[in-house]
Amino acid sequence: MPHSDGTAPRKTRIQTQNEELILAAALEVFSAYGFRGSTVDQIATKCGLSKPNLLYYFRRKEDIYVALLEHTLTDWLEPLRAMDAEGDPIVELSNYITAKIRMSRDNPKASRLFANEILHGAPAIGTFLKGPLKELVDEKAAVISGWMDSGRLTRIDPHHLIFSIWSTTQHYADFDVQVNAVLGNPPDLMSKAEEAILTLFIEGLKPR
Amino acid sequence: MPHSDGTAPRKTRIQTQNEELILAAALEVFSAYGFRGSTVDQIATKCGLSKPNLLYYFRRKEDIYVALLEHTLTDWLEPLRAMDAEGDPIVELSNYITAKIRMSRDNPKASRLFANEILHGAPAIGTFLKGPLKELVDEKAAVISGWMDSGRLTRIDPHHLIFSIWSTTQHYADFDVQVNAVLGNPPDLMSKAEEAILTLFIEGLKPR
DNA sequence: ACCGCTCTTGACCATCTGATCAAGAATTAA
DNA sequence: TTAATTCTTGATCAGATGGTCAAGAGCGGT
Repeated sequence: MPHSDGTAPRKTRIQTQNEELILAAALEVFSAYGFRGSTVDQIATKCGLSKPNLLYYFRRKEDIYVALLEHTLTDWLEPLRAMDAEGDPIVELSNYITAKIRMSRDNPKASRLFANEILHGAPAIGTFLKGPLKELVDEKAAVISGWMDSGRLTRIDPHHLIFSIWSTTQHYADFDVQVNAVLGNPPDLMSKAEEAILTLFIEGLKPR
Repeated sequence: MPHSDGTAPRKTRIQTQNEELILAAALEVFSAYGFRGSTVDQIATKCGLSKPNLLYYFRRKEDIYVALLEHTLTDWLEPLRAMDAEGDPIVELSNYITAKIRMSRDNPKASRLFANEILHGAPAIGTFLKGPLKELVDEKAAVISGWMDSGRLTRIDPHHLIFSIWSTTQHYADFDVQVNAVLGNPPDLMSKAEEAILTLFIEGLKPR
């Protein structure tokens, strides 16, 4: 077992390397088939390790899953954190929306991983949602609310505005298959989507 | 086996009754745990039938799943079908959005069932998406486009507008857990959501 | 009451899958 | 080199799960 004397969990070169391999493979598999739909064998095969070897690094299937979620959660919220109360509302919101939709484009698997987790009741990250996530959202909702108070944005419930941004942007990752079925796999999908979503939110939120 | 002489598949009273029982239970289970995450036993227990008895009506687990999807697909698209090219654009869109968000409120399980299916690549309804769904969406996108041509709506790519409406409304069913975690289970959630979404789309789309 | 058909079920099976373990190979520090 | 530690794996297990089957119970028309 890789070290457990209570102090420093210092990792071997092989250890960090294989853990990265495993998490990368796990993202592929879990995002495609969900937790129950994925097997340890699939993940092991995908990263070229034997099943017992994989279970040497992560003792249980669930440990891989949780590690993977934690590993990507921070990045996932970065764009929202970056929204600056001192900045111009229109610019800040545009940047946020653009950042979110590009995450959908560049890392759809992470989006689908979360979507699946939440869809099934967020058994692994429920406390995170009620804690850190809620705090961050409340904070940023207050910022947006401030912008609306000063008349620089049309008034809308800021929490629901955030939900709307999340849903529209993540839709292109999570419902990828549906979008492409309806649109017939156009090459410039995401830039068109970005344009439409920005128009909807930004033009819609500009005060008249 | 219940009738199979090639002609009329007329059903017994018990047959229709039990099939309904099964589909109702299956919706509960499949929407909560996904296809792979659900077991035939769970469904059987939930509707008070023995597993072999359930498999007498639906020979394979997948048959239940497919039947369930087909059974709800038609209802699901009804609001979009109802959108009338001859009506007033603002009224038609308002009605559509309102209908969609109320479906999210009244039948979140069906929404999660579809979300799960699509998230996993739509193995069971892929052809439906590329066929009937695409046709319907293309038709209604053309209607919306016509409204925009006549200057009664701000110009936005109509397909992406439809996707935005789908995503924002269904978000409240599919990501229910997240929404409630962030908002702390408020009693009037859906009416607030309805108000915010209507404001966003309708105010945003009114030509200036 | 009888008969054919539908319905129900306990027992059972094959397979899949998460997880364990002991033993051997590779790596590292001295 | 050597010894301790880390890493790897074939074999194996226990439980879960989708699906089958034969036999019996129930129902409906005559």
